[in-house]
Amino acid sequence: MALLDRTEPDEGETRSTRDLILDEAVRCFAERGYEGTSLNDIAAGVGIRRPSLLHHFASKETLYGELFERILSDWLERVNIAVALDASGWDKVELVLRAGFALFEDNPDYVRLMRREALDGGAHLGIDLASVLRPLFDAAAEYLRTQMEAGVLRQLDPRHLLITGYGAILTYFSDAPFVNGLIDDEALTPSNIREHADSVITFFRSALTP
Amino acid sequence: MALLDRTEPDEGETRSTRDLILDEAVRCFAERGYEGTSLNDIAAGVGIRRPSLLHHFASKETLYGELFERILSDWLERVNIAVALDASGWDKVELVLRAGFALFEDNPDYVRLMRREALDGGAHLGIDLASVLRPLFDAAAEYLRTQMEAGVLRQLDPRHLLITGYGAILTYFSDAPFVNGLIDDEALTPSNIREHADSVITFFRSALTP
DNA sequence: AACCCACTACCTACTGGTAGGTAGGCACCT
DNA sequence: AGGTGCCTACCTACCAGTAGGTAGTGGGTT
Repeated sequence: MALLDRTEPDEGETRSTRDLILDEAVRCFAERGYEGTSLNDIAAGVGIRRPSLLHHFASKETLYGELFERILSDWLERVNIAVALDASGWDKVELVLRAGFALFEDNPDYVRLMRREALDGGAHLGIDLASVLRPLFDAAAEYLRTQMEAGVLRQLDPRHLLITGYGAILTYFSDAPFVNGLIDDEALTPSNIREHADSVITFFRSALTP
Repeated sequence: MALLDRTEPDEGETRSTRDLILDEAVRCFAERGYEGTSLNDIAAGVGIRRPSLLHHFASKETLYGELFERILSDWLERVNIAVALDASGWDKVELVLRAGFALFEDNPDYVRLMRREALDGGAHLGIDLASVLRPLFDAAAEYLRTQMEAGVLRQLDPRHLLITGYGAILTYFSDAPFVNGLIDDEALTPSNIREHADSVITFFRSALTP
């Protein structure tokens, strides 16, 4: 939690080798998973040798942990911004959904990484992913519950609904290679993403507004 | 010889070693992925040495391929049965959804395997997963389209809807370890599965029936 | 001088896969 | 009955390659 502070010099022009390593690591881990990625792969992507990489990060696990923490804090920050926006009823649901889509669109690699971690049950992480997201999950469920009780949204089980929504949105990005084959088109082009987002939101509105 | 008691009194039904290997391989690959699983892990789970495993399967890739093919044909068979049932409109949608839930409940490992393959874009497979499921996908989309046009179901983009449904249903099973942490309960108990299935189906019915 | 940072060279552990051998079962012979 | 071949199913020992990680070197900057 307290590790959110980052040096972050990054005066635009040159990213530090450290940051370049993190960037490349995200790509590799998202693409081929933790076990499927070797430190040599990452180092080669940056243009250095493995021992040089290990000069910046003590171990593969350390690198992965730091990278994941960075992603998670970025995610939480953006979600919190969306959650804090002044809206209510369905409008707020739609705002959060759109924020989620925007977040995923900006960095689809994050999504695949998250999905892999969810699949593995956080085996490569010291932290428990679910427990970190739990407060957010509970808050969202509570919001939905009150809105449903007030008759603003249709009565459904909030927790199951959230899991369904989580799966519906995440999947389009995490399984993009597979979706490509289904729709015979690039899933992650901006226009296709918007089309899918609109479709999902229409779907949810149909289900949730009385 | 005293190391491993392999005699295994053939009390009635005994699965062949080959089948035992396949069973264990599904478990391991679902749990830790292709790269995360070594042939030693699988062999140890069966109670034999790696070379003995390779006596039954030419290579790791062969084993994985055969296992996946078996799963896929099982899946397709069961889906086809559900699709062939005599029903129409929303009833048919619900039938297929329930068939999907039943299939996943019977073999949650299959789901995680599929998800991993979707994530990797079928990198470990000779076949293209999407192209195999494509006919099913197209048929489902066409069914939805005609039902929508007839006014039996609400007008939504069938293809995006299918992808959303696919993600919503698959996720509950594939990300079960993560869901456990969110709901603070075992996601894959029969009662929780039924509860979630009912929730998803209610949700879809709300969205789809005019 | 000291400090970075990247390098080469090397380590151990483990990977998928191979070589060669052994124990036991079954069919077919005298 | 007792060989004989041949087969399946397993074993130990080993291979080359690669994994993550360490030690020590040496040039550049300050």
